Amino acid sequence: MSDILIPVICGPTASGKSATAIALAEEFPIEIVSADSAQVVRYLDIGTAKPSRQQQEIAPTHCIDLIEPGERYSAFRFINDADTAIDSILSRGKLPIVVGGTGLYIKALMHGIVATDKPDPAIRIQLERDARTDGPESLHKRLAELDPESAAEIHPSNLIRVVRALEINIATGMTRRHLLQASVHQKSRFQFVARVLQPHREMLYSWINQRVDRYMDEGFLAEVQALSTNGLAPAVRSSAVIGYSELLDYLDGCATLEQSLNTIRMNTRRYAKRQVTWFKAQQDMDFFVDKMALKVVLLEDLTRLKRALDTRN
RNA sequence: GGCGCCAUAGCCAAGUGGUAAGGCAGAGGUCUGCAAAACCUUUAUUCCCCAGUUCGAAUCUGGGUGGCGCCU
Repeated sequence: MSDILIPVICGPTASGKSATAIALAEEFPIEIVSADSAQVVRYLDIGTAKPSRQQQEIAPTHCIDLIEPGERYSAFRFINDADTAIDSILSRGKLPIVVGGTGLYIKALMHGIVATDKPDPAIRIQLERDARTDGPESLHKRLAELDPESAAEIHPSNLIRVVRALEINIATGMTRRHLLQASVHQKSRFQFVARVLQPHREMLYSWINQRVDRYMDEGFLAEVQALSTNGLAPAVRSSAVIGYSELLDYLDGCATLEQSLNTIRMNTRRYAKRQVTWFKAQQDMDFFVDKMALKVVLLEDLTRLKRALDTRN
């Protein structure tokens, strides 16, 4: 089983990951496993660059449309969903390839993620309520007593992290470090090779700007309008996917269209920057500036994968 | 042509004689169950130019340049 390595295409948004994957479909019967925290949300199609129907025919995509707007998802769930999808793809004799820009999901898939035994949503809800009444600093003080090491590592303003560390402590009685060392990890059953598509910054930014215009041509505004009409605006906003709140602001009359589009471009550029920072820090990934070079390597990856699967059967 | 107002970072701006606030944008970074999220760090040897006054000038004076407004 160890010679079975599933290729992963990652990299910042608008870098051309999907196009690269689709191009592979000419040579191999591939199916895509999306590693994208926004494509997981139903009805958010254009703004998350979800695969079109034609694309789906060329290369069926999994791990999209899994939750309703406003619902929570997690890297933990992603591992199971991705494994299920990969199983299904392999069982049909197709080649799976993971494509996405959500770094944490990819890392979790490749290396596992801490698993607390009994996830209890009530704990988190209570902690978030405490934060609202007593202020975020009070939670950090609590953390400093229960788990001084984590408290030192996590900035008091970073409420999400403080809450998670406390949650671990309350649910398991262990510190974060303890849990990591106890290796109570949720892990994928598969192994992966990661390739990062990372074009030059200037190029990437210009693609991002162009893509926003393309979204508009594809009917992004109508999509957002329909969501709003169906009463989904608050849920969509809480999904915190770039583009949707900005256009809702325009529809609410809080911004001009030009302002909204500029904000979308800006937020997308910032997102891409964070992604670049994330992938740069990963140890076990190969970087490619251009699509063609990446494609060559991926074709080798798929050839190897196919051979491994054939000999196994 | 005359009169008045203004000129500080990519943008908005505070500072009116004591050694350049702040915000936005930008850049760098953190990250093991919310990650398209959340959070952190950082940005003017210099205030349009020249000369002067002063121990000391973004701040005062004179001249120049550019912009805006009003009048003719």
